[in-house]
Parts: sequence; structure tokens; C-alpha cells
Amino acid sequence: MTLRQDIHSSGIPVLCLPCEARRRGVCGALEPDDLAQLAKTSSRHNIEPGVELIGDAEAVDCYSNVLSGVVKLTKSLSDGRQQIVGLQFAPDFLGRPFKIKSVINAEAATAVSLCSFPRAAIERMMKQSPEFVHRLLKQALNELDEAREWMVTLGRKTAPEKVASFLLMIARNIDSNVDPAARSACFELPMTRADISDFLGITNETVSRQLTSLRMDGVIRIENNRRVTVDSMSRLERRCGGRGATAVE
Amino acid sequence: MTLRQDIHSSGIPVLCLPCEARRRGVCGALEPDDLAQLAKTSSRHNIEPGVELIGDAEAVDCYSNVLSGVVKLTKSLSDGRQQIVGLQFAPDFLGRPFKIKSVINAEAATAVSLCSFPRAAIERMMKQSPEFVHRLLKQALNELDEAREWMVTLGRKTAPEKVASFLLMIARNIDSNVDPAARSACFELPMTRADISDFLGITNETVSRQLTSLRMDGVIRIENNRRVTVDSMSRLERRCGGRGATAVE
DNA sequence: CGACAAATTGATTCAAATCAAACGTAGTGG
DNA sequence: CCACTACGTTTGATTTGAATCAATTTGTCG
Repeated sequence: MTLRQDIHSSGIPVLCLPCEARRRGVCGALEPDDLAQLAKTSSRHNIEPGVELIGDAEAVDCYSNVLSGVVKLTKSLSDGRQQIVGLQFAPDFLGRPFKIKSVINAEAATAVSLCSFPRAAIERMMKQSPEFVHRLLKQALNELDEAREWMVTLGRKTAPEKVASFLLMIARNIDSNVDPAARSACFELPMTRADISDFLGITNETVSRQLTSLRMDGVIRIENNRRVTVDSMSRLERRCGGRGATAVE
Repeated sequence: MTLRQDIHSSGIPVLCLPCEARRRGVCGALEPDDLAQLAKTSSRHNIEPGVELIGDAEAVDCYSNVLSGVVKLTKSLSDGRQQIVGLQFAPDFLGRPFKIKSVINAEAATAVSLCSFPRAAIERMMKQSPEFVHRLLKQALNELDEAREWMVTLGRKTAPEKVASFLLMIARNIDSNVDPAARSACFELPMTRADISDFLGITNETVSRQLTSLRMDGVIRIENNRRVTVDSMSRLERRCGGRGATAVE
């Protein structure tokens, strides 16, 4: 059975066979031989929460697929004020093509596993596979859409709406046990209150207050500070402020 | 002389010869014959300020190069709150590949001239020219960087810092008479106070107050509500809050 | 000139920040 | 095992920056 599968998927590296990045990520663009070539240079890493993956103004020498966990992308002002400008979930592609130096900071928010490639390998792949560039473009445009959604949240939503929008976004991405109908959801928050506040442009005290407010109103339940249960997603959606940052695509 | 130039640039459509989009925009990726093919389907338009170019949730049937003027990209919540999520200057490429329906609204902020192409022509070009897709990717990544810069401004800067950052960004993009050394600048604001407030996530009253404050402090001068002179750029930069959204790349 | 929209300025209110304290919860070592 | 520390979180009291409400003033255009 395994043998026959190997015949069918001839040329696809064994490691890549079950990989999410091949199904939904950038590797899905590659032909078996391209994939084999790339896989030769790849390495897998398990990262502890809190570890910095790419430093601000640091040279970028590798690119990675996020295989599991959550990576936070941050930018800081010189006086210490910080803003999270993006979150990456599996199977997002991590790294900024064309720029030698990163202008953002990437850090493991949870335990993270990565499949990393040297810069040169990715650059070669971009030259030889138009389909790969195509896929990178798609991911970049999706990230751009997301960034713009959050600009609305940051600029125009109230604190209660911001927190509700955040929970909704996490529920839709982490999604441990959400049926597609998505009447209810239960998930682990991938970050601390302080991180959430840096994502929403508010203080951790305000995040805490809004979470208790949602809890008091019976919209969510919280266990161990991290585990959140949403009984009625539509109830949560109604707390996000008018359609926009929360619209179903 | 003109004749000889025609020989040198054989195949490049006459209209495209002086075009900024060929020098710095997406058309720069194209070989003469690709360019000729695309040019056949192109049409030029002059748009009045305030005209909507792409409606929210509207089908996108054409893509354009911005040849002059400023286009604002907005998103709105259902109760009317609005956020400008991007500004496009020449020679930016306007339109969202891969998405049938636009999730944002594009509107001419100033008088705008466009070079437009039917959807099908751009899609064909993306299939036949990897270099073109490459260029689209570069532009998308630049827009992503900009969006993230503004997320920091929206989430973490004070009202005075927001207004200063906005002026600096405009000065660097409009740039009517700025020497590269950029000691001083003078430019026309491409939008109303209300638009600026929608860009910065504050009210127009606050924008107005901060502009007067900058004027009182001698950082800027304002004529006719629209024409702004910055005598010392570094003085303005110091008002933008720590390095970050205003960093020189 | 008159009319309308855009911008400024002032007075007041309010949402969220700040300051401050207490309360878990997890991990460490005696 | 429990005291002890450290960190993250919650909760409370107070302050404050920007929003809101409300007039004027300025600029633009028919």
C-alpha cells in the first residue's frame, strides 16, 4: 500500500507527502522535481515560544513555511511602543523576498515548527518556477488584504469591538473544533493579554476588562486564562462593529 | 532625431515611450512585443476628484496604472465609519488580481489620469510573462510594507505624531520641489482634512488642531488650506514619534 | 456678491490610559 | 510538601487625550 503510493507520487519527497504546505502553501505550486530539489536544502526546526525568528534590520538568510503554531510579526518605535502587524499560521510562508534586510521582527508566539530553506534556494526556485512566484503573489495579496482589514480595526473600532474582532479572527484561524457551520468554537489563545493589546493598539488592562465584559455577558467562557469557548459565533460577530474587518470573504 | 529614436525603441508603442509606468511601474517588466500587445487594449482616462473608481463588493473588470494624481483606497463599516487603507501615487498599479470582487473602495482623491486595461489582457500577460508577475509581487510586497507601517501609526502613535507622519509621507511622495537632500519641501495636500482624519483614524477637528499646532510652532506654513511648506524636514521628522513608520528604507 | 462647503476654534464629555493594588497560577528550591 | 518568588491577570481609582457638540470663520465658485 505504501509502496503503491510511492509509485503514484513518484518523485515527491517522503517528508513533503503529508505536509500542509504542499496542500495549501507555496509548495503546492511546485512540480515533483522542483519540490525534490527544494527539499534537499530544507531543514525542520522546532521553536520555543518567545524565540525571535527574524530580527529587525537583520539580514534575512532563510525563508520558512510555518508548519504549526503561530508567529507574530511586530514593529516597534524607538521609545518601546510596539505594534503587532501580522500573525502567521500554518501553512503561511515566512520571509520577505527582494529585501535584504527585514523591516519587521518575527517571533514565535506559541511553540512553532518550521520548514526552512536557504535564501539562495528560494531565489533559484523563483527564477525557475513562474508558478511559484504566482503563489507567492497570491499569499502577499492575501496578507495585504488582512493588513488592511486590521487597519480598519485599529483606526475606527472601539476597544470592545477590537477585542471581539480579535477573538473572531483567532477562532477562524485556530479552529481546533469548529464545525464548518461554525455555530460555536473552542480554542487556546496563542498569546498573552499583553500581546493581544499590542495587536489591537490598546493596553493589556483594557483587553482584560473587555474579556471579562464578554464573559459576564455570556458571549464567551474562559478556562485557565487561555482556553476560550464561544457558544454562539453570531453573537460574537455582532460585537465586532459593522461588517468590514470581519466580513466573510 | 525622433526617427532614430523610433528605430532604437523598435516595437515600443509611442504612447508608452514617455510613460512613467514603463520606467518604474509594472510595464517595465515587459518586452517590447508584450508591451505592444498590452498597449493595443489600453485606454487612457482623466478622472475628476471624488469619482469612485472601484466600488466595494463590485466586480473588477479592469486594471489600471496611475499616471498622475492620487487615488485613495478605503474600507467602511456598515454604520458609516470609514478608514483609508492606502494611497496610490504614480506609477502604482491599481486593482486586485485573483479576486473577482473588490473588498475595498477606490476613489480619486485629486484629479487622476489612468491607463486602463481589460481584465482579460492583464490575466493573459500574467500567464505569458513571468517577469510581469514578478513585478506585481514586488509592488504587492511594497504595499504590504506600507500598510504595516501605517498599522504602527494607527495603533501606537498619538494624534500629533499621526499628523506629522502623514505630512512626512505626503512630502516624500508628492515631492513637487524637494531636493534629494530633502532639507525642505513644499507640496499641495492631495485631500481634505476629513480625508486625512479617515486616514489617521482621528476626527477632522483633531487634524485641524494638530496642523495649527505645527504651524504655531513654526514647523510648517500653510497657504490656502492646501499648500504646505516644510522648512526643515528633520524638524518634522522629530515630531513623528520614534523611528518606525517613518524610517528611511 | 451671496451661498455653500471646508476649516478653525472653543467648551464639554467620555473612553481608554495611567497609576496602583491585589489575585491567581506556575515553577523553584528548601 | 509547602513556602517563596515571579509573572501574568484582574480589578479599582483617577487622569487625560481625543471625541463630541456647537459656533464662527475662511475659502471657493457660480
